Amino acid sequence: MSTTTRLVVLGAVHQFQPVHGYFLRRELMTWHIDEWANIQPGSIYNALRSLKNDGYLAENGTETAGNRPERTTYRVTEEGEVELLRMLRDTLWTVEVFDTKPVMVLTSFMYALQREEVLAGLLHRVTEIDARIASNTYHIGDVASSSSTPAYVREIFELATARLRGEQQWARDVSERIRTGDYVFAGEDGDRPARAATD
Amino acid sequence: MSTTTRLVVLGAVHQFQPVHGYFLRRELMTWHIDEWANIQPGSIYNALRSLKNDGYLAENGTETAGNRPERTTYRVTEEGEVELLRMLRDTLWTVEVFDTKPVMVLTSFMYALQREEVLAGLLHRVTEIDARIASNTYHIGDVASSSSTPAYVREIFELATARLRGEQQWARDVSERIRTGDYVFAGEDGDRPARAATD
DNA sequence: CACTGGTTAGTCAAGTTTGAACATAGGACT
DNA sequence: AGTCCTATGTTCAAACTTGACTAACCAGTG
Repeated sequence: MSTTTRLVVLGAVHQFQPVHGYFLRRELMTWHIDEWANIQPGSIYNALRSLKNDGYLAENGTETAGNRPERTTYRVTEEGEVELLRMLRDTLWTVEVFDTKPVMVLTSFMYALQREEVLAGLLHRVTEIDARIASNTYHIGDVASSSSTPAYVREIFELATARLRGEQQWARDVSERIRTGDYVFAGEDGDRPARAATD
Repeated sequence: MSTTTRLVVLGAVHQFQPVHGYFLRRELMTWHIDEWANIQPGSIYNALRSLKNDGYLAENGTETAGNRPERTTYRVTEEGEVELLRMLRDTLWTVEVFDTKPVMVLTSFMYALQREEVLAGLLHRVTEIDARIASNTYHIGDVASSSSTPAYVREIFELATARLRGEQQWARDVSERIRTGDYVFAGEDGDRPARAATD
């Protein structure tokens, strides 16, 4: 399974635990997860089972709400917590030039890391993006001087550059919001992320 | 199979036809396709077979180069040409707020459409992106005033907005390049896209 | 000549994703 | 009361993706 799916499902259980599949399903759909992450409902249940088999999630029992169908709830194991932080940290400190899914994952799950690290990681991204943009200019030069690479391959790099600039601006903006206290990060007192009202 | 994989493989056969799988494999990897499109070599061969079974591609025979292994070459059928243009046109005239794969596909394959349409489509995208950004501000307002949606859902929209702005700038820039004659579009005299020198 | 490592061209089994379908219950409407 | 639609909670078969692996050939080296 893709890293994205595992990270999203593990992160979502971590935030809402103990939690059952259908709640995750609805919540993730409100985040438009199906539009950017190759995740449909079946993928969520498959990920729950796979992560459970790998020891990262554990079943927390079954329960019912009123006369509704019985549901299985999950929680993150200690191994799962370690793996979640590992994946998040890897994502935070790595800039992908062409793939936008990792940074989309950050917008929803970086709060499991500490505020100080996230700020440092975002600052690093701002710098790393500058380096990648500079690197892209050399790729573009190579395409221009190549007699074998189609000229339009330039546009892959041009678009990636334009988008990285947008992402860089977001990183600056969100850093400012985080610095001034927005959101609740690991280790901080504060309410758990609110359950959706329809739970 | 995902629309992206079908479009990429059909588009690549269209550009390089008649062409065998290994050439596509190497060519697409130089375009970093594996980094943003869930396409590894096995997916290319699976797509070739699936598109052939659907009638969009036809085997063009087998050939050998020197003592190398025998290879099967493919070409696009008339149905395939129709489908390719349909998918490309749909992609060109549709702005996705969260998914960046479609516009990445455009950078490599929009040359199968006519120059005039591509310019019109890009202009439309510039406008459509403005609308989506405006729409995103209302989503952000909703998140802020909601007592049930986690506050950080705002960041999904903020990042999408920042990235759309970058894409919008690219659309403007590439439009200018296209308007002044860069690249070769459908119906225009000009060399086929150059084969990679290692063919 | 023999060996080693790289290239060509494609295959393959396991895991993942998709787009419903399924079973049950509740609510609205006639 | 009966019917239809929606909600809950999950499963499922088919198709797709992954990350090698395979077989044959080529080039370089000792």
